[in-house]
Amino acid sequence: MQLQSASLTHAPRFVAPNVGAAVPDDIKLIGVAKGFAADQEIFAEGDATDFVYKVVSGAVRTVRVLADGRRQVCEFHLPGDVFGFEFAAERRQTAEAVSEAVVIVARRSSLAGDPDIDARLWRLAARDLARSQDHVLTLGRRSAAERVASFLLDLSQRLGTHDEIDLPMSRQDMADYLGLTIETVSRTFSQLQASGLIEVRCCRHVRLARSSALADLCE
Amino acid sequence: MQLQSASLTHAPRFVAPNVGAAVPDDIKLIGVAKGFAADQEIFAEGDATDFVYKVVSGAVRTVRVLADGRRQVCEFHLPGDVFGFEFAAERRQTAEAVSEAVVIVARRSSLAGDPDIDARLWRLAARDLARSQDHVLTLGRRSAAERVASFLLDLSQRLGTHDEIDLPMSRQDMADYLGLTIETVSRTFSQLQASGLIEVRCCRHVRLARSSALADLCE
DNA sequence: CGTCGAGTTGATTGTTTTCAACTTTGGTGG
DNA sequence: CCACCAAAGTTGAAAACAATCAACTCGACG
Repeated sequence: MQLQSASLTHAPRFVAPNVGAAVPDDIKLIGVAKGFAADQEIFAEGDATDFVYKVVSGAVRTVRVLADGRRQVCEFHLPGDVFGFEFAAERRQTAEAVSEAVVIVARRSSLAGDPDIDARLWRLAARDLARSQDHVLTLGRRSAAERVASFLLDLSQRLGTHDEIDLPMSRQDMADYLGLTIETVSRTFSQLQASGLIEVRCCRHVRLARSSALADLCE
Repeated sequence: MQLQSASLTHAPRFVAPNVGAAVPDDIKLIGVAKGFAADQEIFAEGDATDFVYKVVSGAVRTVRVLADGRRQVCEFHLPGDVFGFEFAAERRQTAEAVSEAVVIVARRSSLAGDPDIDARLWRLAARDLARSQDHVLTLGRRSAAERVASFLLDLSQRLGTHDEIDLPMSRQDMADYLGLTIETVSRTFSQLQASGLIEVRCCRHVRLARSSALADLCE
């Protein structure tokens, strides 16, 4: 794992900017900024959990793979998101850059002690667990249309770009996140567009034309 | 939420026995023992998270319900399991007794401070998160047969009763946990029996006749 | 301009759900 | 102890949904 991008050698210590909405949970992570190419691994299953990460730009996915190659994307991390803070000593997931991405890498031990940072990290862990539980609800009980609709709404809220979404990930990534195939995701996009709920400008850019109707779909 | 059962007024403080396998993570929870009838609520979505629980006998499920009534069982808690320890201030799930159950109820604040207990609680939280993530993998990527097979294997391991399983929950509970319908669960049981992998003695008692073959099914 | 990868669309298949009927189980009271 | 009842579970047939297989389109990039 490459630890320093060339462009940053003269600025090895870096205070993460408050990218995205300045939520109270935001953490100014002090560490090294690193660039990753698309699909490059950030950490792997089995690794020690002694680093914490924050997305500066681009997007990161955490994945698990079954023996026969079926892949589940567990979570997407967007600019401003802190990820990789865990209780267990070993990683249970692999993290990869979805697209070209810049990530702050901070040694976990460097964060210990500050009660303010501590509190924020725990709140973060709580949110991660909540997201994982919401994911269970989605995968267990929802139809393809509901899955895609709630995914788009969630993305638009997290990206904070109103109703215009620049999708950071491929259809395959979405499919593996939503527990669907790429064809089903594609067809669902087409159907939502045909019903006037979304407008697919080009395959990575969507406008939520009637987001309240999308929300109704999700109940 | 009723906090003390009449039968326990003269024995309000109670040291939980080490039910089930005496794993190192086991916690001797000091609190009040309470009995619950089948389907009785233990805590509800929105409640404060100021109590921690330990199952003495019976079983407990945590559930979330969508607006239209679709229900997702998030987790089953078996004798010896501690549950309800969370980061967030509010419950996001409801906990109910699956069958008649006895549960130790401990005020969370009464546990704070002891570094040994603390460490165990955090390890527990880590395991809960891991289980939730495994659940995502099951619901996202596995067929009905794989879901049922891995569920039975998991149960047999957690109950520690070798290959004989007394199922604490109904088919409906299993279905809502596995993201299937009751009919599909029932059919899958029949198919697994027809293939000789399990023997359904009566509907709540199963023998895993060829557990390695079951494990192969799950990969 | 051609090629390659990503995405879309169509036809078909397979799995799970739905709806419905039937059977088994467990509890209750005669 | 047995008969009856309600609840739980099973099974069958049909329908709905998503997966699969295959062809095609689009767009980026050399």
